[in-house]
Amino acid sequence: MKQLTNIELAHLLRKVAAAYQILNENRFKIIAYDRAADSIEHLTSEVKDYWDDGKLGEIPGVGQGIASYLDELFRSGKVAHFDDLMKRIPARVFTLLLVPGLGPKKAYRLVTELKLGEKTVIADLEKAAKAGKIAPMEGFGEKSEADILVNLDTYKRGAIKENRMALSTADGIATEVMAFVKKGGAVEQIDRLGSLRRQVSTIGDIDLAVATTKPEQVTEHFVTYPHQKLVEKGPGGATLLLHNGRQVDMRVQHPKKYGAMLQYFTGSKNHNIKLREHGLARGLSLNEHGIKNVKTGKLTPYSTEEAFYKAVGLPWIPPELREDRGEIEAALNKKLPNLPDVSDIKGDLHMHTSYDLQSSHDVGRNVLSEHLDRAAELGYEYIGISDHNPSLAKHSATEIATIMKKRFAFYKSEEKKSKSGVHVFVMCEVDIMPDGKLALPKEAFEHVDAVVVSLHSSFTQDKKTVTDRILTAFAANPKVRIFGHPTGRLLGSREGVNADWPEVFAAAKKYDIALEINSSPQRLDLPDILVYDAVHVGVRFTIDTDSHGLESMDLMRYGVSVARRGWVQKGDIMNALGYTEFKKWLTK
DNA sequence: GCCGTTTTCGGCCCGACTGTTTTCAGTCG
Repeated sequence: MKQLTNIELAHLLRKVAAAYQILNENRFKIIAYDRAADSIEHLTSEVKDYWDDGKLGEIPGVGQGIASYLDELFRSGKVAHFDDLMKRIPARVFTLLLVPGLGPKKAYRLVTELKLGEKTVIADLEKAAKAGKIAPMEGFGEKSEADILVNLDTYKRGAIKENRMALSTADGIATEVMAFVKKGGAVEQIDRLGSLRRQVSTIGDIDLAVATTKPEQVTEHFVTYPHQKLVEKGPGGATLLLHNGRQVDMRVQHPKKYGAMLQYFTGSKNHNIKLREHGLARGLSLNEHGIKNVKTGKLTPYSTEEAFYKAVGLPWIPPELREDRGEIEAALNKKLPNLPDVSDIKGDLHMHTSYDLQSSHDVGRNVLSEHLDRAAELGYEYIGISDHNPSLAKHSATEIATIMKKRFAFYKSEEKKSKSGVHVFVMCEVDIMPDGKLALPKEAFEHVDAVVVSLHSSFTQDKKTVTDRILTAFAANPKVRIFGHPTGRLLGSREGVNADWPEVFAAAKKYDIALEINSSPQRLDLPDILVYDAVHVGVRFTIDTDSHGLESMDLMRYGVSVARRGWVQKGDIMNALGYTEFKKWLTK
């Protein structure tokens, strides 16, 4: 049997939830299946691995019932109960669920009452809407019929496919819009909301919040920001579709109630659910306007998030942690991590200069002295230059050693000449070849202080092969100190490798190799959820920019955001160490 | 169906919006 991925399992459980909804099952049962699906989708290990270890019950939201169905699935390839269920719901109902505005109940009624065809369900629905057959149906109407046509169009354009932008892109747009909004006056405070405030690696819409006593004035000014379409405007704010196709939603709120709104719209959904459960257990009902005492019905507004969290007996929780990964429990036990700040970073170990190392990969655009001056401006004590290794195809091992020796001498003399006061580590980013061997001959290692090893090819190897490959590389040479952009993912264009991460983390710990958190907005690799797993088994990190030009040196903050989302503390970050301590670690 | 600092039974997040309603159901975030 083809092994089911977590995404496929989540999809299956969501289908079960939808089927139950159509069949008017207990709504909490439906929620339970949806929650289990959500939980499985966000796991960093395969559900199959939990099953192998007999630990299905450890997955949050998976209890005895769902665990026994999953067990049946892994044993026999199917679940009799689910199959029975699916027999009662035509498959085309699930297709319609992809149309915005259609949930299980409406989809089911449309399919059955209009007798929509299995293969032609979308076309049939469109035909029915155009023929005016939907409006007379009970619970539907003229508006519903028109909406369905609009939403079908959205569906067909594929607009509901994930179309998320890089965090840095969203950040840039937000900064610009926020400056514009401030110029309009009456802004007491302005903040990012949602995934942007939580610094998620990819962002859908840009959400902003403004505290003001003059909401109309702020909104009227906001809607004069250059746009292609005013999507919505009301007393609570407005939404604009910008010329770049991105949507910006701005909400306005009175300063007295601002804290509750900021908390509510920062999310995440799962964090808020957990927080509201926590509040309810204390007789407090939380919403976007404030906190209601369940007994008295009295609603108290909060001007700040700090006061809002305090009211439910918790310290303020940094937005990056609000993903329901144990942050509420940690807050209760006063065990919240002390998150790092970009100012804690004392050096950048992964940069490429324009020095021609005769590599098959790309070189940088600036010379070392420029990097050193910029590093001094950023307050760094040291940098590491990790140019790509010379091409193996074009040179013999001896030639490569010579090339590397010459470079080492050049960089060292440049370091001496520089007035920046910043120290240089002469490093190298070495390819991990498909068999795990390093693409730098042994004799060349004499001419580097340390190396970063990275995957740049064969990203689709199977789990065992790629895991062995990484472990082989770790053991190849004691100068291997950093594992660069570990998964190799490129956001929106390439999946990372499918390694056995717990095994990789154990090996990193064993060899004291730091995992890189690559700050490049297209990478943000190691991904935050894997950082979270790694940090909890004691792995340490470097946060680097992988700069190929000076301007990228400013992107360090995005790597720090990933670290914060992964619960990393300053002590877990090697390049938060001062020069002497760091050198001791790097060159030991 | 899940789960435990009120609970192994009896709860389960909250509100906005929409359309069709005359008190609510479905969908969404």
